[in-house]
Amino acid sequence: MSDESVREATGTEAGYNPEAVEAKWQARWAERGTNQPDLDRAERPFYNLMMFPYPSAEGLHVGNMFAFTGSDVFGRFQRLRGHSVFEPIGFDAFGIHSENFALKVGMHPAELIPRNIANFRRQLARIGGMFDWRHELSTTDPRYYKWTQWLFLQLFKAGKAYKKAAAVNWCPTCKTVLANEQVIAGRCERCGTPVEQRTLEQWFFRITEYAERLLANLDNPALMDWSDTTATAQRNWLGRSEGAEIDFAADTGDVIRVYTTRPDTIFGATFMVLAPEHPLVDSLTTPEQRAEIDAYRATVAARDLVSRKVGERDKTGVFTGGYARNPATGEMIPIWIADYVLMEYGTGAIMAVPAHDERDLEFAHKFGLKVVPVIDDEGRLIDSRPFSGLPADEGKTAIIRWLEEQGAGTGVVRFRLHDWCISRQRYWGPPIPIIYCEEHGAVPVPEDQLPVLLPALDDFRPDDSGVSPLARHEEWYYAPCPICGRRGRRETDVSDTFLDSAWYFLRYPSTEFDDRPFDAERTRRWLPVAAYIGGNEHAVLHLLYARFITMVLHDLGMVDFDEPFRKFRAHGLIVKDGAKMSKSRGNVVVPDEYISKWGADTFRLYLMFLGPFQEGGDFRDEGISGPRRFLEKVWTLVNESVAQDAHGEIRRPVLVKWHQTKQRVTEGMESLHYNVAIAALMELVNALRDENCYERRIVEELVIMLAPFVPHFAEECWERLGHDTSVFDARWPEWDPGLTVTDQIEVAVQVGGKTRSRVRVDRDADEAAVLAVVHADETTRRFIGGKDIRKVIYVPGRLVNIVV
RNA sequence: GCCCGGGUGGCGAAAUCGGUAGACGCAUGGGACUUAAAAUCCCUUGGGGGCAACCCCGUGCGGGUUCGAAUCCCGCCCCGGGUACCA
Repeated sequence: MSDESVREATGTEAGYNPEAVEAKWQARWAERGTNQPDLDRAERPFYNLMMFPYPSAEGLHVGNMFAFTGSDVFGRFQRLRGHSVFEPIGFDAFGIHSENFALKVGMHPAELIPRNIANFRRQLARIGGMFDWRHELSTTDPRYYKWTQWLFLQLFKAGKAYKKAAAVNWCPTCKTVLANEQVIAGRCERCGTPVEQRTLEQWFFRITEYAERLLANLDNPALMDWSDTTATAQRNWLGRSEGAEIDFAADTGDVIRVYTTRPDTIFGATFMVLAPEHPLVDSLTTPEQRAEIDAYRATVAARDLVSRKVGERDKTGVFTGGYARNPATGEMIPIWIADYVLMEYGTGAIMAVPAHDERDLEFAHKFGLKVVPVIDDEGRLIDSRPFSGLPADEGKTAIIRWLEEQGAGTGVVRFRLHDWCISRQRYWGPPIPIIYCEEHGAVPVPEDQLPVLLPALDDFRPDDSGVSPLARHEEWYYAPCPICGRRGRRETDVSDTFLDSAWYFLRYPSTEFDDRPFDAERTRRWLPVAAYIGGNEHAVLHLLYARFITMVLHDLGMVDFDEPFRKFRAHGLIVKDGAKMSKSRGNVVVPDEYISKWGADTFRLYLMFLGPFQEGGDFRDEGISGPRRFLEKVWTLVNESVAQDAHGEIRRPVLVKWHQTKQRVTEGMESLHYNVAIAALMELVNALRDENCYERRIVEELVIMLAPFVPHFAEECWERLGHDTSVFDARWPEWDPGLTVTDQIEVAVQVGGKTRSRVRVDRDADEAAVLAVVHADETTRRFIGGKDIRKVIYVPGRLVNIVV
């Protein structure tokens, strides 16, 4: 195409043709390498990361587009501020999502995934993201998962990975183990089936060892500048509680250790409750109670963990016949067992304080047990001997100290967080690189033998055996022990998808290296990630695991930072016409349709305009015409500016509007209030039109400020304005604070707190001068009437309030 | 239940170190241009009252603090998300 015909196609002064403009600039970017920073020499590197998508068969949905666009806008803004921005993209393509979908449509994921990825790639390119495609990755690529397996081995060697038989959450439909995080209200997060309890040998990572550090760093703004909502969600998930372990001596001579967060209420502990599985139950049970206890334990054992956790809350339980001494009161209190006490939390035994714990109270009422209040309405301890009168929090400290002196207890800190179970008895994931040998046990596959390739299995359907389908592939299953060479068996579990995504950001800058997971020099230059934007649905899973893995690598001396994401912001959710999008409602926004109708730029601009980025917004079809009309106005402005070659005196009001706009837009970009930044740009355009101003300097800066939102459009305008380099090589405009205020300002005049009048005064008029004008003001005098002025409040530059 | 968000015109939303509520956009209604329509441009648009200058009311509800509250405090209601016998 000749230059002339391109010009013709992208639009003339008469009209703007998004399709042609967008095709032209995407081709130009690819030719020029516009989006490819020099990873080895960039002087002001800025790693702009967005959460990589799972490549579903449906393609990118509008929520993805919203998230990616918002992140891309931020990256482009940083680029205009002079950074070399690295904005990679990839695909989180392993996992149950993909596998289940493949099963459903009767295809193999190895065929399905590349197809989906191709579609995603097309969509991502179409929307105009500033992606550096040289560094695309997929977690299913052996060149990637080789290093995921390597990562497992590093944890294994460092003693951070271990195997244990554990009661795990088992989804009978997906036929796999689920992490605690994947169980929502007792149901599988994916298929909604109630989860059962099973005991299997599982691989775990010792994330609990890092709980204190994971928590502490959240409060360190030098390491982490995160959305409050996300940080809070992590704090809650970590679930730190301060309490005490206290020993109660039973009449049998057994010592029952309980965990409580409320040692201050110990004088109100009138009975004890043990989990039915508690190892001391047998010993504590008297012969008369034996039959009843055994029956109860059998009933509980027959139920799965889930129905026990989420089932009816009616309290059940049985008296053991035994008693233990409350170390504070000296009283012998009865010992019960009940299923509301869980073996996996605390010590599996509690001191029950019915007066100050709802569950204990319910239990006490049901079984007629004693209730002794030990805290009064003012929150002070009562009937607690020497501690009576103390506020509860002071009492807690004092009682812990006293228990420690008695040797009856110790203050302890506990976390709700569990170790991370990474085993999955499924097919579509990286095989865990372990070989079992009769002689040597679990032996790591030597690193030079990685990757352990996932074999091509025609039948990858999981079964009920509790063993991965990989076990059915005999050729693969038997492998020589790396130590003795005798026949061993491979680990057949694959690792959790969350392990794939726990380190992908480390891989991006180093994708071309096949001999190392991440290059030291590249990593030093580009990490930690400068800005990470993603959904809050990953606030506790992905983000916590990624932090943990980073800490482990830091402690192994492999990276020199221990928090991977300097800045994290959670984006909001997009709804359609006020309702959540869903297929059944039929209100799903298909981005492709809008993009082909309106163009990527208009679509981007609308997404960023429809609500605050961090809160989301409501997508309405009628709304998109506004941003489009706005672009048409800018188009006219640019072409007119070129035609007139307008340079000259700028009238003061326009000058002020121009500088105010630069300030407001910059602040909006920094704080991700894109909707407000766009509104400010619209105001500027309206002002320029009202004033018939086509001033080149202003129009050029307008184009630069628009560029993050509408990159193709801005490039086209920039070229028409006579530039032969990318608009993204321009610099973000500066404003003059002295020019953001008008000569004359309007001051509101209130009488008794109600705005009654407005007066115009000079910008730098002092209080006396302002008041002189106010007192001369007719309307103000009318409202004061003859009343006495008691007080005058002057807020410089804003208002005067006359109190009568 | 608990923990996070949020509640402002017909609609999406601005304004939160307390200081002129409703910027910007959509949609209305009216007008211009046109044979007509589309597009475009101009004006109107929180509710009520008044010929008018203007006045009264108004940010989920009820109180409070203040010269002044969408914004702060107390007590509620509703919506969205997360989470739950975690002792």
